[in-house]
Amino acid sequence: MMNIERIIKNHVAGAVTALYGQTIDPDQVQVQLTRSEFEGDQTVMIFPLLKISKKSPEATCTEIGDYLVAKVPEISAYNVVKGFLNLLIDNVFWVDRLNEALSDDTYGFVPVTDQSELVMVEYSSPNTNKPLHLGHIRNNLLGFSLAEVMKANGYKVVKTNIVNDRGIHICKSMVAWQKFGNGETPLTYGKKGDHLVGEYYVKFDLLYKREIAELVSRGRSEEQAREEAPCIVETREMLLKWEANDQEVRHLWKMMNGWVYEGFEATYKTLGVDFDKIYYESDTYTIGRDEVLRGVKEGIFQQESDSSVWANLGKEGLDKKILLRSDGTSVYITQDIGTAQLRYRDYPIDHMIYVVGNEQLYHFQVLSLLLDKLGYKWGKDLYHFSYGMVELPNGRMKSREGTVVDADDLVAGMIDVARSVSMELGKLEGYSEEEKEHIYHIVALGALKYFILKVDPKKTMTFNPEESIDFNGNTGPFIQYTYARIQSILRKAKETSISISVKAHTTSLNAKERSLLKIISLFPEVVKEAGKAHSPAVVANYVYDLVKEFNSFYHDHSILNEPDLSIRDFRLAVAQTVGKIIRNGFSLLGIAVPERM
RNA sequence: GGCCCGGUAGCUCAAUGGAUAGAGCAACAGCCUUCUAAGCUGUAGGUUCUUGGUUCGAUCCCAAGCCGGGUCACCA
Repeated sequence: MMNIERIIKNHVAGAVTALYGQTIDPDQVQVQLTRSEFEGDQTVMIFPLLKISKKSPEATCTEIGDYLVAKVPEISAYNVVKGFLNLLIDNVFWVDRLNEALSDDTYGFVPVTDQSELVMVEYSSPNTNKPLHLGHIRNNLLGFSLAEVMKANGYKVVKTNIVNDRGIHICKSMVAWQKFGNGETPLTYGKKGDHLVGEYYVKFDLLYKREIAELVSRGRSEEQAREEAPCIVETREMLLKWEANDQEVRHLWKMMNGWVYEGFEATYKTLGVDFDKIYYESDTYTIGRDEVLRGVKEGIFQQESDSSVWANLGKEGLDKKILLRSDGTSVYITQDIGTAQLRYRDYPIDHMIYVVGNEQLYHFQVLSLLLDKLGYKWGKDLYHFSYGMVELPNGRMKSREGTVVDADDLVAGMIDVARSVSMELGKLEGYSEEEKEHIYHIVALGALKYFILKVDPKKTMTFNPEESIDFNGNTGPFIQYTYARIQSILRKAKETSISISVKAHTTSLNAKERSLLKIISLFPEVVKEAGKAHSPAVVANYVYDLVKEFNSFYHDHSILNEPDLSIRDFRLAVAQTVGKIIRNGFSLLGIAVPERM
């Protein structure tokens, strides 16, 4: 079914031709929703057409309005305010849209077919030296949601994670564990493995600082001290051994990374995110190194006398960029080259999306150029979905200063809040403890996810740990609550054997019903817009608007107690459809909806 | 310093170049013998950082400036 905006655009273009003898592109016609303080549903901007009509705004509006009402069955009336032509759309049109939504369980989603293009979404991509924090949560939620949004737009999606499991930072934790660990394991430590390893990373940093301070006090410069501190020397040696496949180092590395993976797995599970394919930097970095060396051979990159390898991007307006260190080990971008190559070998990728913070804009600009220079046609087309940082009220989170908000702690705290709020309200009587805990989990994660996803991904956002995330107002639980109430009504309808009709009928609509139907009809466009803009926030804000309107309607009008049975059934159909859109919309955000709460 | 991003109510956030810039939180005032009050209704709260420009019309586009953040590593 063609959407109403399209219909209006086409007919206004027709009107212009018929009335003023000039053809215009229908897309030039500006149409928008009528603001609620005016009467009407859709508004046509007449101002831009005045040059063609050569008449006053009012006269032009009237002429076009008359034409539209006469020619277009969906348009039942119009009114004019200055240069705004407000059109009234016939109730039948809105009820038709409702019926489309009612009869389609995947309402708003474009089906994926064999011909669909394949999008690979890389997200999460953690380092294995410390547990996940709030910044990673934003990444994971955005990545998962973006993947769902792309699916709903008819793309095949492969979700991947590139685990940065090797490198100097991992060796730091390993060195510290050897020094101070006394054989401690997650079992003896009694906490998750990622937290254990993270603590040794912190211990390393403290040791490093001590050693630097000592060297400086003995007359070394800050820079020399940084280079010569015994622990960093040891760490560099360990990295070399690692690359040389030293058995002892590899064994330690495997063991500690194993602890971290177990920890990550648990965090991913509570967050409800997953991956179709996981790549490990330890598998891809050599491919990257080989590619860089090929680049040297082909004269794309330059090798210095100390045997470090560089790309000169001066011509592209960027700096020189190191690709291999003088000791031959690879740097961050080297593994990205290798990973990219491996991925395109594994999948017929049409679009590659990297979900990575905006602090790495430069990195991806460089990566794109390097891949292009290496001769990959997809190098230029990679898309860096760059999202903003999560900040605390007094600035950025800094792991070294202990101001990070730990992911596991945050989620556990949210679940506690959900539990206490729910117990206070006491609405879950008759549920088993297990069922209750399940709902607390759904609500807590709904609050957290919605809080993060409703914000425009591009923007830096602020999180205040002092004020825990709200459960009232513009929040996930607010929307989940509306869903639960709708399900309650539908259950009651079923119990009293009221059948929910497959097709809704009604001729007269009250104001709130009309606005609800209008919002319902928007959902497919919203999904498209979210895909085009790569923005889950578009979906979140839409669902909020829908729910707010529904609650207002729910408050003013009874559904099951409505005496007129055809109106009652119509309202049931509306409620059911709103519930479906909440569920579908929230599924795009990775948020579950509870039957009761 | 170069490049990139942002600046909207006390706070957190909305607003395809359109009409009187909207929500939530916080504050204040109301609404539960009626489908779940995690709800609904109202009051108050704004020089959309500043100054110019383009336009019938600018929070949005352009230019300059101010403020804040990011980035420019043989870290990842």
